[in-house]
Amino acid sequence: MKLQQLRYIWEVSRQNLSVSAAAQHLFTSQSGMSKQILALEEELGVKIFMRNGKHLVGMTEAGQAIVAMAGEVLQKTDNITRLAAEFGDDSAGSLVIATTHTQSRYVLPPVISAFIKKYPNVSLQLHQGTPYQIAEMAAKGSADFAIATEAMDKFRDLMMMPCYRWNRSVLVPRGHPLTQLDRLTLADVAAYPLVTYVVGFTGRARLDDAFAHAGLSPRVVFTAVDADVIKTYVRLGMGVGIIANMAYDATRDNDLVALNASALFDYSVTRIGFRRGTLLRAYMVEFMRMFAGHQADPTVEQVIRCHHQPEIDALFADTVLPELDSMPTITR
Amino acid sequence: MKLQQLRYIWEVSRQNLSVSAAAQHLFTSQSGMSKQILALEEELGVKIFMRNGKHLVGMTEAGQAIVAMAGEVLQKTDNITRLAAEFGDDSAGSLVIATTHTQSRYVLPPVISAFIKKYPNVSLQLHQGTPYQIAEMAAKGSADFAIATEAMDKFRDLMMMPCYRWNRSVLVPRGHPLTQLDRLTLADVAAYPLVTYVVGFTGRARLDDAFAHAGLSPRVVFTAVDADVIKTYVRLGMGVGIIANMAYDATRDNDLVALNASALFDYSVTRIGFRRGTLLRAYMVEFMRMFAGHQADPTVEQVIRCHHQPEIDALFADTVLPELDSMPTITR
DNA sequence: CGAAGTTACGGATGCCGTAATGATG
DNA sequence: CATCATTACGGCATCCGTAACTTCG
Repeated sequence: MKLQQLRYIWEVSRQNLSVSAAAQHLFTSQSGMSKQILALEEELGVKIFMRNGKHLVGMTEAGQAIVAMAGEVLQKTDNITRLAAEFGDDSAGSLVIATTHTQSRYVLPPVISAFIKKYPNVSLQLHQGTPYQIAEMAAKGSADFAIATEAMDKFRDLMMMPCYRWNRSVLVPRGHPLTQLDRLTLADVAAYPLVTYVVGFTGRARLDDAFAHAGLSPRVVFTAVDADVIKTYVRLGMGVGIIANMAYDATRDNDLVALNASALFDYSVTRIGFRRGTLLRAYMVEFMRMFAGHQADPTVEQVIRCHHQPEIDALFADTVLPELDSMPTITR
Repeated sequence: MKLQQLRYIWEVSRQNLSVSAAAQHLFTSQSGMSKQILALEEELGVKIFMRNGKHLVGMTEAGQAIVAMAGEVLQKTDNITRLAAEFGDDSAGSLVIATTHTQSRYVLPPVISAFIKKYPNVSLQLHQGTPYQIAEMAAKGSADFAIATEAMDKFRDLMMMPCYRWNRSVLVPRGHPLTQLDRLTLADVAAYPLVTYVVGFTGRARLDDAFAHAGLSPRVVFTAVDADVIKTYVRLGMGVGIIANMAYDATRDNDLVALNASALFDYSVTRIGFRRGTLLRAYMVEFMRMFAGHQADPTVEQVIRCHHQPEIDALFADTVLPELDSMPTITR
């Protein structure tokens, strides 16, 4: 058994059972991979992949278990590399963050700015995607961190630490009738056509829940994955926007009015997630600390020692998360 | 990085930093190992071993962490092999049990007899040693199970399940004055020279505790690691024996009288331990079940899913373990 | 017929082991 | 001087990649 063989079956499994695709990703030849995979199956005495003639059409039960274990092996070997790097130069390395538009546009800038000042030798990569893709990237090890509000609980191997809670604002042009009300209600908002996030993004579920619970079914005329687009369409008069509080920029968006709607919707929680069992380098832990902000106990150190999600949840059971209600600036 | 390189540093670390010894154990040459180790250090950019000229004299901080992680990698690869074997033929394989004389002589025979009847294709190996050696073998992966009463908590990587509790008998020749007493007390026993287990074996600690707590300091004239030897010396009239209840064989030892002393000493608990993170094959789980005997919840399946000792302890917090007071016979 | 996996074969790398060297106590 | 790790070097296995082949849709 060789590490490459494990890498091969792992990648083939990741690429939907395509040896060709896997070979491209690993910069090698199909033939070589095919041969090594056969050799491994021979050595283990078990078929890993089910074949229909010469096409891979599925994985055997044994294969699923073996690939899962292979993933752990590869993760540990990666940990060894990280260990070595950490002891070599603990201020250099790379950091891959998978996150959503909302985070990278409105929440992360000050964090990242502070981070690269502290760690100039860390090369930083920001990947954008749907919450599901983000969570998957971190869970499978192609990103160090996932930062999102949604879909973070879809992968068992993703350990998540809650960081802050946030709520929504109703966004309207200046002079809009809604700005005249003393107290905003869900019914008031639902009377207008809405412009908000796509289902599956940025707490959209909580929003739908609130309306449904109130027996309202507002007309959502337009949805987008990011607040910038939503603002644009609110400016066009297409409807009333509902966006995350931190997405409202008081100066840049001063042609619009943000009516705080925290009383109307449940809070959403944004989490940072990392792959269970992964060794986090010192600068990664520091990034978590910077992003989370809450220096109080339970501290980040406790979280990274956890190996099961319930342990983390227990740590935060009695914690009131800080609320993010505007674009943050990091001072530390 | 290659698996063999990890195997090499792991074995060198296990062999007290001797490349020669490690090479012998792995049936390869010193030179090859040396070269591969250097290559690995080169690749990682970190020295793993500290050298004084050409002698390995210690491990760097990085090296310790790396070797530990290498151990996990090797364990996982071993798990892959086991997985494959399990899906190939789940009734064939090998089972290595490290245990003490007391267990292998008085407790295990019926268990093993039943086991080999159920799994005739599993080759079974019984290793004897001191409780510490036993625990180490299981913790380091050179045995599948450790079974003992002592020293099982010395290794963090050893997961232990309590199986049964037992107590002691005072062993005297027929007609001995102690047999005339209505109720045996510690003082009665302490009045005679004692023959019992060596310190560190078979619950000896509990025994000393009891006497110390009662303010007695009996004269221990002879100690041995197993009850057979103790019986021999009791027969010679050297003193009063104190042995585990299950070590008394009513028929074979009918020239001696066993006075139950359960009221005089605290109970000891015998545990079965296995290496944390190791995949247990189906027949191994079945062996645990056979040995433990207690079919009630918490079941063995729950135990092998645990990854931290406190979880197992919690499972058994409210369980009253079965008591073993004679050589057991297994019926299932 | 195109796409994908397996087999065939040549070339190069890399690993292993014997032997020699250097260093230690 | 005996032991032990490292270096030198030759033989051999293995792995890779190009190309031909086979199979499936």
